[in-house]
Amino acid sequence: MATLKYSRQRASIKEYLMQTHEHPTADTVYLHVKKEFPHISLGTVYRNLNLLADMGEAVKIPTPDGGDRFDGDTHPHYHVICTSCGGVSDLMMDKEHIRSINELAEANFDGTIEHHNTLFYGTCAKCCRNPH
Amino acid sequence: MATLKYSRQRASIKEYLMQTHEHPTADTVYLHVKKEFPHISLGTVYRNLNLLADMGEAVKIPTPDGGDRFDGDTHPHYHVICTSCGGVSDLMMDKEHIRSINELAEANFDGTIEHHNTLFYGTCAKCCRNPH
DNA sequence: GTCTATGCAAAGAGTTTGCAGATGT
DNA sequence: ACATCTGCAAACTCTTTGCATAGAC
Repeated sequence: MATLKYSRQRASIKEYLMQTHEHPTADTVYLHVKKEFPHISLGTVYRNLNLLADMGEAVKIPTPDGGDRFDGDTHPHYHVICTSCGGVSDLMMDKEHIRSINELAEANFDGTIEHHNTLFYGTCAKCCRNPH
Repeated sequence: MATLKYSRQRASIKEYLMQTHEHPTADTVYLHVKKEFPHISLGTVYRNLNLLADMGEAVKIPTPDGGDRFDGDTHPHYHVICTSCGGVSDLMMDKEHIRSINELAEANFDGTIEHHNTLFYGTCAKCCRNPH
């Protein structure tokens, strides 16, 4: 097994992910980290985002349109795509509620359910207040 | 507004989608319809799959890994990806249960929830019976 | 006849990968 | 020293698009 070695680039990517709530795409991460490492390459960003996701230190959010997004918050929670502004918001839910959805599904399925991945669509708080 | 015109290719694609339960990828649809129309192009398949999805006569299922899948069953239901064989199974649920998930989400969200898209992961009936 | 759909091939977006050299342990 | 990581560029996958022609109405 390959041993993981420290790298400034990965540390910077992880720090940005943990600090922001923007749910950035790989390209957004690239543009941000580029400020600190002007010569960093997009390939390195992808490699590290996938590494972090595999290690469970970040979450990859697959979205139907365009690129996946990444989240440094690994606490299980949902995401809402605003149909008005396109932004991604967090939706926190109790463990029990999340589990109850799996149980509801398993009751309707001939097989077993382990987990699920949901993307909600709606209107975020900001767009509710300022409808355009 | 452009008027929709009949085409044998689209009819064949739709018929295949309605008849199969395989949740095929665009490429699988292409390979199948190719038997009837050897000169059909992948571009035509994509154009028609998107047309059918836009008209509500088929459903596009975005999956995290690789290509999207298509379903001729437009009745609202969920899908389960088998973590053992990778296949996609249907998971039918009552309208009320589907709505209750939206309500549960909205109770935990500062904004409004319109709908959601869930992909469940688990073990399908076949793989439960024949663990390898 | 007119407008849409097709086939083809090229382009596009997003992501991965091979390699030589830099960096961490 | 040795293995891993980086930057760069090329390759790859999936999907869309421009254009001339074929087909529907």
